[in-house]
Parts: sequence; C-alpha cells; structure tokens
Amino acid sequence: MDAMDWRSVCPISSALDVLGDKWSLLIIRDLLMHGPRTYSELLASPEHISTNILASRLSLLTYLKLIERTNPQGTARNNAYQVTASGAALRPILDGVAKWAQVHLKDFHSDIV
Amino acid sequence: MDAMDWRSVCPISSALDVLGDKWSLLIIRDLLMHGPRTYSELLASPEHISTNILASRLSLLTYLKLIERTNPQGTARNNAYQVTASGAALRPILDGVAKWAQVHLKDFHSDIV
DNA sequence: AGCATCACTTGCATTACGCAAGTTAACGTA
DNA sequence: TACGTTAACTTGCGTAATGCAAGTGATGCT
Repeated sequence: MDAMDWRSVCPISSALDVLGDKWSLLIIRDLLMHGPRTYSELLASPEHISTNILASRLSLLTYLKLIERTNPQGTARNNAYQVTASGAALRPILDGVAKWAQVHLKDFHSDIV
Repeated sequence: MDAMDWRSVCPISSALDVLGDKWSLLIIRDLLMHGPRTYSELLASPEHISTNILASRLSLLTYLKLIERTNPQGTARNNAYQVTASGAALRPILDGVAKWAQVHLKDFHSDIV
C-alpha cells in the first residue's frame, strides 16, 4: 500500500479521497452493525462486493487505520476485521446518512427500509 | 436520465448508490458553502472536476432533486445551480464528515485544514 | 453583425471495476 | 501425519467509468 494522492486540503474532499466509492462505507457499515466479521462474511453482504475489490478496500482501510485484524498475531484464517476508534467515529455519520436516505430517496426507491 | 439501479433496500447502500463517488458530495459542498453557483464556478473548484463528469453529476443530482436551477424558466447561461431541501439536509452530514477527516486523517495528510 | 464566452457534448486514452478461475495455507478428520 | 476441504486471498481479462482535449451551439455584449 503506497501513499495516497489527496486532491486538495479540504477535509471533505480528503474524506472522499478515502471513502468516496460505493464499497468502503458498506464495509464499515457491516463492521459497525455486526461487530467483527471475516472476509467471507463481508463477501456475503447483500450488495455482492467482488473478491478483489473487497481485498483492496480492506487493505486501504487497514493502512489508514479505520479497521484492523481482531488477532494481529494470528494467521489470516479465522482472523476477522473490526473497526478501530477512527472507524467507530463514523457511526453517527452513517446513522445520519441512513436517515437522510430514508426521507429523501423514498420517492425514487420505494423499497428502501 | 433513466431510472437508477439500487443494490439493496439498505438506506446506507442506497445513499451510496447516489453519492458514493468522488465528486457528487463536492458539488453539494460547493453549493452549501457558496450558495448558487454556475457551471464554470463549479469547474473552478480546487479539485478540478472534468467538464463531462460535472455535467453528468449535475444531471443526476437534478433528477434526484438534490439540486435545481435557480431560474428553471431561463436559458442555461447565467442560470446557476442551488441545493433543494433534500440537498440542504446533507449539511449536518458534511459537517460531520469534515470534522471526522480533520481528526482521523491528519496523520496521513498533514496539510488538511 | 461580429466576437467572445458560457454551458455543455463528443471522442478517445487511461484507469477502475466485475466476474471467473486459480493459488496458498490452515484446519478437520482419520 | 497424510488427505480432502475450506477460508482468504490473487490473477487475468472483459466491461464500464473516468480524465483530458477539442469541438459545438446558443447567448450576451458592443
């Protein structure tokens, strides 16, 4: 994992440099909702992330210390991922996003829960 | 602008179906910070969005009623974009994202403001 | 009328993503 | 402790999205 390219000094832009894609925040969502999860548990989420994308996102989020292994000394197998304090600090933001979507996307996606 | 594809019924996933990219929330940020902005003003933001991407994002955000023209009856020229109530409801989320980034990305991006 | 500018659109090269298959190592079982 | 199975990735390749440069058309100014 090499250094990031940051588009500007704006904190919103910088957050999007990290989290501005369709998958990273879904991984965080799963870890916040369920606690520690393994690679194959994350793969089984209903949005169907592909294996290579999951691996690359886990790698980036680990590098940036938003997530970590539950057993850093252990082997990969049976070694889940969990949020760090940085990742956990995203919880109120994701809560806000969920509420926003329920109210403001309802007209376009009636099945939203 | 045709209908959206939604990956799941999860509101977070659905929000990311719309806003999960590197540019949409930056457009919202500009409109929230500065008020109504024209196409060329949006182009001039420091992150340097390209013209075709800006046009396609403005189109999608307009379709989803997060933004609108300031003068819907007028011609394109001298007709800015502004947030709707749906777009304005993202303000506390963007505030939270900005604060999160300032605290949690500082170690990786020391120039963050 | 003529020129400059704004708001896009188009074409094409580059990058990211999605899918399927392959690889490696650990665990269960005997 | 050998053997089959499975978890956790990696690789290859086709498709889609993005980035860049140039082009277009209407508007507004003089």
